[in-house]
Amino acid sequence: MTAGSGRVTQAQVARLAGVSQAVVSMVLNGSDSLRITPETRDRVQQVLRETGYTVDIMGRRLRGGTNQILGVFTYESVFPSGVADFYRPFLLGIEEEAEEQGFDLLLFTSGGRRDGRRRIYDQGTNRLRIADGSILLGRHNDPQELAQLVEEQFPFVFVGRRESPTGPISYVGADYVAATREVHERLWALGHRRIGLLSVTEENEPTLDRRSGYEAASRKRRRPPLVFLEEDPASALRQVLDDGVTALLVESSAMADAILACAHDLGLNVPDDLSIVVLGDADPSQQPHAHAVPSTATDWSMFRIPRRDMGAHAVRVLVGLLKNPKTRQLLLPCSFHEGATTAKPSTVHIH
Amino acid sequence: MTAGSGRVTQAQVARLAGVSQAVVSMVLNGSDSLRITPETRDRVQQVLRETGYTVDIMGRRLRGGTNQILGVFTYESVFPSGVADFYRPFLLGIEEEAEEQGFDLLLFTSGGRRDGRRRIYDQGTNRLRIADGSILLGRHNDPQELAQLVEEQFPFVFVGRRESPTGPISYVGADYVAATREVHERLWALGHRRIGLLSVTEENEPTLDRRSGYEAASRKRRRPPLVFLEEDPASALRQVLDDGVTALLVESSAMADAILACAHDLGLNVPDDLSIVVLGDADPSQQPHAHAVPSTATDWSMFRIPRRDMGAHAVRVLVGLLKNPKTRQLLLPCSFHEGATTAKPSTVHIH
DNA sequence: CCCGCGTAGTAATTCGAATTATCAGCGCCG
DNA sequence: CGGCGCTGATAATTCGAATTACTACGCGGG
Repeated sequence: MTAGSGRVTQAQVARLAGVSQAVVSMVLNGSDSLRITPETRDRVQQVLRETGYTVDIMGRRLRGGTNQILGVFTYESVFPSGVADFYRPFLLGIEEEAEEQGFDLLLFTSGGRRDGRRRIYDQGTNRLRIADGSILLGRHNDPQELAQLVEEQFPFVFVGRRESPTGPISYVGADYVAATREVHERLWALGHRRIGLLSVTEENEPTLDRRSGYEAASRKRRRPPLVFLEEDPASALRQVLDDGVTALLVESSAMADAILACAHDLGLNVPDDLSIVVLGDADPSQQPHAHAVPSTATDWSMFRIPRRDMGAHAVRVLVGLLKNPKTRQLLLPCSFHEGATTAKPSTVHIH
Repeated sequence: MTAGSGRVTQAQVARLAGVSQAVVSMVLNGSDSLRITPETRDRVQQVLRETGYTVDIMGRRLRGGTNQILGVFTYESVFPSGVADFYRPFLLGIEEEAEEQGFDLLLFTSGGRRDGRRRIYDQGTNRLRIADGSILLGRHNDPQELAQLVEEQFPFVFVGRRESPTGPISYVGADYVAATREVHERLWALGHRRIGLLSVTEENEPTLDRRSGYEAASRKRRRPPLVFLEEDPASALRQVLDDGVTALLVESSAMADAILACAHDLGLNVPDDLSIVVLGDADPSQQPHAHAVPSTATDWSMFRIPRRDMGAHAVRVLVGLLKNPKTRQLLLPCSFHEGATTAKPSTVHIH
């Protein structure tokens, strides 16, 4: 059968069958099958079976010009040891869709990190280029690296909205603007008239989007926006209450937890005295129909980020990009979860 | 810079730099660096940077070269949607060590599944060959695919002990034999003299190893082995008790839970009336210094499978294999966790 | 009788990178 | 002044599969 060297090639099969390599290739691919005598075809197939020939994917893809590999670049470890597994829900969708589309996934784990972060450009070369295209994940982003990527015209898709001054880039994000607007609408429908936003000073895209959605909703209802940027929860809560706010949108669940604790200290009841909505997910690792919320934790009213869908769509956009290199932006809707921290405003509230 | 048509080749770089393709290759590999004028080298490197050239892994591997890429093949999804995330702890170690060793990871997600399982040889192609070598994970295993891999002399390492009739294969496993023996020893030291093993009828490697460890320990103490294969927990518990067993080793935590429930129904106390040890981990996704065990769950006495270490060592063994193609088998020790389900045997026990 | 055409293949080329063989130019020695 | 050896680069080959160009053969019609 196979020689000691380990692998059977089409040429070896051809020699054994007394034909040329081209014939073996034709038999395998069925192309031009009319041109091959049934006897010849049977003889070749016989040898193919005997030798246990398998296609060497390298030769095939070398000719094809594509390697059917999508890169996945994350600024941190993909499989972190920390409790919260930030990337998993995204990767779930990415893997699923990559399988669907017939691509393998290359995780860039080589190449030294500098200052604890991975880099796209290691020693001046873009390692992502090994793959046909790449998906970028991660809260960090390096504008300079992004700019260079754009300039190189390498096909890539960001998971999460990203803007680059250099030019438009492709991304698949969550529609924070619409989601925040919807939250505002719901609170308004419940009867709230003073709805505040407790934001953060960082100016990344998600924060800007949430603020923009909030402001749009406020404008629509002809109410002045009530944006708070206080970092200390106790002081933030005081400002909020002093302002007569009855419903508060909070950026992070950590901040929401802190606010809730302060409210309890003041003898306030949530949601009766103050409704609170978290603008995002409580726990990134719980996705998406998470029912197994620990009973001790607060059942926050919030919207859910469709991480799995974002991953899947990112793959689809990237594959589309390979055929037609035209940048594409996609925002997916967030679903609202009605938790236990929203209610009608208390009518006896004094301000 | 780069043409719209995709990737830059050495030939294109060579043309731009006014040299031959061979020179570009030499500059890249640093081989025969003495033969190239510093000026020429600088000029080529300049063009390399400008064009953003990266090697085509297909071309390189076709020629027999290596790419610093390790494959990771799993029979199921790497990022499963199910609750228990079986692969994660392994992958955590794999990623960590791959990063340490400077390798990228290629997840084989392309190629359709058949009967819900992935295949190494899809449509007569071995996709693993894209990588320099590969790590195989998963409870399933297809002896025929394994045999073919061995015959191809492709470097691979299995996570978990695997035997193949074709010849020795490399693996990194957990030492179930020693771990089970140690459990027996501990129970013996506590005073137990009738120690039983509740096993399963499947005959995969881990099960065989546990049984073998149990039998070795029994032989050492000159006690007849008490192996039970009953699947129904109630009936199993009855048999065990009828046999005067005071300490029971159980294969799976699911079975252990069922046994515990039955014992409670019979008014028995665990561990006072019966000590129970689980031969493995309760929850695959909790690793390894898991302290966050839900308070409602039983604190089983058990041994922990060093999944993260197994992943890391698999990478190390594989990298070793690339340099020196000699199969290697490695078993890592399990650590024992003294839970609340073991105690001295009750002296008033009647049999 | 010979050209044309269809048949059943084979030879040659392509893909990208690495390696080996080769070659041109120069200085030096006999 | 011719040949030898060294240097620095180029031409050619290799890997495996797919595809295109080509060829040997037989047969029929003009």
